[in-house]
Amino acid sequence: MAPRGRPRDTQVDERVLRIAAALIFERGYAGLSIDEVAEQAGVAKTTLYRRWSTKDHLAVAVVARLQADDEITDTGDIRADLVDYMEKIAAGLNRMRAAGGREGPSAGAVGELVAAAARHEDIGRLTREQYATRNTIALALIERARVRGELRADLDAEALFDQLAGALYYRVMITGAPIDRAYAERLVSSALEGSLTCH
Amino acid sequence: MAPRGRPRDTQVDERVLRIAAALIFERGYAGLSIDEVAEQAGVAKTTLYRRWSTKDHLAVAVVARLQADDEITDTGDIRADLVDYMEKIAAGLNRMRAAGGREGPSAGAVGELVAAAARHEDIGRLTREQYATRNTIALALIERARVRGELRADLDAEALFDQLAGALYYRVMITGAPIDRAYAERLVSSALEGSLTCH
DNA sequence: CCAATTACGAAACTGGAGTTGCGTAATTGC
DNA sequence: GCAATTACGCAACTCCAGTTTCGTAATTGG
Repeated sequence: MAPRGRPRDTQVDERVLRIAAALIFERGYAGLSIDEVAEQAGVAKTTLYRRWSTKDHLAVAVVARLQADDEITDTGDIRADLVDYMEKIAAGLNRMRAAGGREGPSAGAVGELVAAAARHEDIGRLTREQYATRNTIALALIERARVRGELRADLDAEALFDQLAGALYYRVMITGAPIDRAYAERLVSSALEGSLTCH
Repeated sequence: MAPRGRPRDTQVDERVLRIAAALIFERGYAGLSIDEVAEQAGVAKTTLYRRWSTKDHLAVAVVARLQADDEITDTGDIRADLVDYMEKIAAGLNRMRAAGGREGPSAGAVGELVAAAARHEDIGRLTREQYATRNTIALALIERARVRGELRADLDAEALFDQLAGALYYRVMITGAPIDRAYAERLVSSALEGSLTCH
């Protein structure tokens, strides 16, 4: 069952990812040099490129490990559950943002990841799939709340989730503002309660 | 009042931006080569770098000209006005997205711009200022609707706008889904009407 | 043991961003 | 006219991502 030729040295992957992560956090995305990673890891550059076809692919692999597998909690209180979920997404974003290298308001590595997804078909597909999974879970949460009568029957769940998640990304990438629990609560309140005076 | 030394050739700016725009739309951000732009424009590379300190700066200058100055209309119907405004933002995003070079779902040049803002302090500051201006205008629109009683008195205008604008960016950059008038309407409806059943 | 296959290392190479140094051109202030 | 100042072109240069070539090592199947 083992593949035909010489097997890959599995220790390389772990070592490289650790070194690359250290470089990204220390000097930012631009400060990540393939040559330097290869040298510090004690492997040839070709060995790196066999595993990650571009610097973008390597960086994405590094950052992907930062994302905790956001477990979603369904307590029956949709407001609390959504705030919780938003906070988890925000934590992931803030972690990636810290990998920017630059201080001050800046998207950090988040922007580079979006650019990487735009540059490489496969990275784009991969991240879209991850987000689709997340979407599905969140939409199910919303749907359950709708079914049990907590939310409007004619709810547009997709729009609701886009609003919530989108606002987080918008803040991190465009306005550069920090996101914390207080903001997550404001966001969920605004989205749930709406803006019209028809109450 | 004229500056001291030899004046810059003002024709260069226009010519370079036109050529760079053509290259970006034809081959995408990665296909934009400084050497090629310089050659086609008939100027030296140093002349380019005197005006735009990096390729990112040049590209941002190119794309900045794509953005129409979104004039905001205040008809007194906040729902219609917001849909209108969202559609204008969406049009700008779709235009930039077209500058990606790649076909299929992809952020196109939008992702590169976000990355550029993250990479260069000055670009980040500049774009944040532009967005701040836009924010101010939109917040004023919302505020007027609130004052005349169309919107809730205890409205969180900032959160509302983040939700709307954020969802657009989220769709373009992350999910890669297209945005049209129908989506803008869904978005505004969802945000205005809220999701709770307490109506 | 042997052929096929895949991984690895080393080194040279290509291409593009950005820099540097230098000679020359255009302008202002005097 | 003359000095100071800024723009321009040209060419060589550095740096880094990514590629190519080639010799060698480890593994499977027979």
